Amino acid sequence: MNNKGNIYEEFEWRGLLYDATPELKDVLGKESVTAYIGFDPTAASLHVGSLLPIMGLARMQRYGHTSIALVGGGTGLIGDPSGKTAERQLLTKEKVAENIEGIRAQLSHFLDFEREGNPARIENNHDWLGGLQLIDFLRDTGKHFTVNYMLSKESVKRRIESEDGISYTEFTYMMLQAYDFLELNRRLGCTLQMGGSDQWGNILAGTDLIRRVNGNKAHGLVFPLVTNAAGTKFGKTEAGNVWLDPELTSPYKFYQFWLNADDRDVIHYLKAFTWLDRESIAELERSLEENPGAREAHRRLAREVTTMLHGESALGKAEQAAKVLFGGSLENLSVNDLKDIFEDVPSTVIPREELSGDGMGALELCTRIGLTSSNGEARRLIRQGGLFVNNDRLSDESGRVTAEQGIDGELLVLRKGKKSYHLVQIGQG
RNA sequence: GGACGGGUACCGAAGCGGUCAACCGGGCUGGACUGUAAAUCCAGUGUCUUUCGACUUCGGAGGUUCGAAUCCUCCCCCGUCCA
Repeated sequence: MNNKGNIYEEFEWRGLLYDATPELKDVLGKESVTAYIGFDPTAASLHVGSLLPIMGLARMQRYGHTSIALVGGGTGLIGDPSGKTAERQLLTKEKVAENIEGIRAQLSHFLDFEREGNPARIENNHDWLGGLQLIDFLRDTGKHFTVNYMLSKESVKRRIESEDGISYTEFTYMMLQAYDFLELNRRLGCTLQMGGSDQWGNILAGTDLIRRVNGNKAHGLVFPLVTNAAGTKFGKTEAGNVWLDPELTSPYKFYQFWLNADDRDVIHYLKAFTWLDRESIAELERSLEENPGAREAHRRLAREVTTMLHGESALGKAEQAAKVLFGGSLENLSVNDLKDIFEDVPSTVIPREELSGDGMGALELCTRIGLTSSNGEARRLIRQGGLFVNNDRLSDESGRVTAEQGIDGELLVLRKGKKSYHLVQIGQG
């Protein structure tokens, strides 16, 4: 069953072990356990930050353990105070239900629900929290929590000290999460909860509750917060969050996100987010050291993660697009190729007659399609040499763009700076 | 309820009757160098036109003044302290 050794050690060398309950290592070495991680349905899609816990579950499964992804249909209605400095806005029930569906679909890319012997499961805590009676809950669960205990938890303490305080609702969150663990323990024999390091307090509340209620031993393991060397928040780019949903973050952008990782972070990301083994990673590390310009490690990271989430064909497109976009010439490409490559790029249709004759002023065009937000900004851009039409720099601010410049008379590729593209389709009409 | 302090552009923070579209830092956007990296350097960062200039901004509404972000009145919000 445990044919690959102890997953605890695997987590350790991958840098995924932030903290764990003391007996966990032994337990994982001896038996196969059932583990769960909770996912918060605050948005319709998970983002790259969630990839770490998701991979955690997936790794457990590969090591022969049983993984459960819990979507917080019940707790999502309450809001977790962990890591938050202010009270959260409550989501509507409909919104939560919708978000759960989105998340469920994404999880299925990583977990194997058909796997022989230890199929993964998705549970929704609304199933047991939804019908819970307050009186019963207070007698059976609340009785096991002293307020003193809850007040001593970091997430609560911080909020107690803050000016705005913490609502009773959020204060209760910890109990509900502990109750989830208890339910999963009862129903499915789940004895391990994993999560981000901010979940440590809530997880321990769960193991404590299980011990008190039915005397079982349960464990916890938390992953470190993913950091990046630049000191900004992981998973954020200029354009905002990097989502797992291809509608929100296209495979191309997703690929680029990884490719653009800081040198100092790549190896660490390879360990955390891919399945590559020690030797492969060591090799990439060597390559990074000897020939950083080749960026083999980055490329591999982007490939691995993109394929895992979006599949081979999406990867192929992302790579092809990258080649064209950063390779230089658009010359030998047909309109159809371009449309394909620029699939995710914003695009605007401009009627042909507006571009006929001496065409449209470049300033006006940039602002019209939203590449710049004002003519002044467009002017600055051009002055500083940041505007490209079909990959040729346009440096005259009084320059004009005409239909004749269109590739096959149909398509203009505008670029702002190095990475920001916008298509203009020359429309009939 | 009382006493102070404060609300300035994306954020922080100067300015305290004209020379203020408003110092400075961060962020952000371009450029150079590179490896689609980091660091560094340069430029830019209200709108319209760019040469001058015009217009709209400094919590809100009024007022004083030739002229206000800067003074006065009222109102709203925030912080600290006393009740």
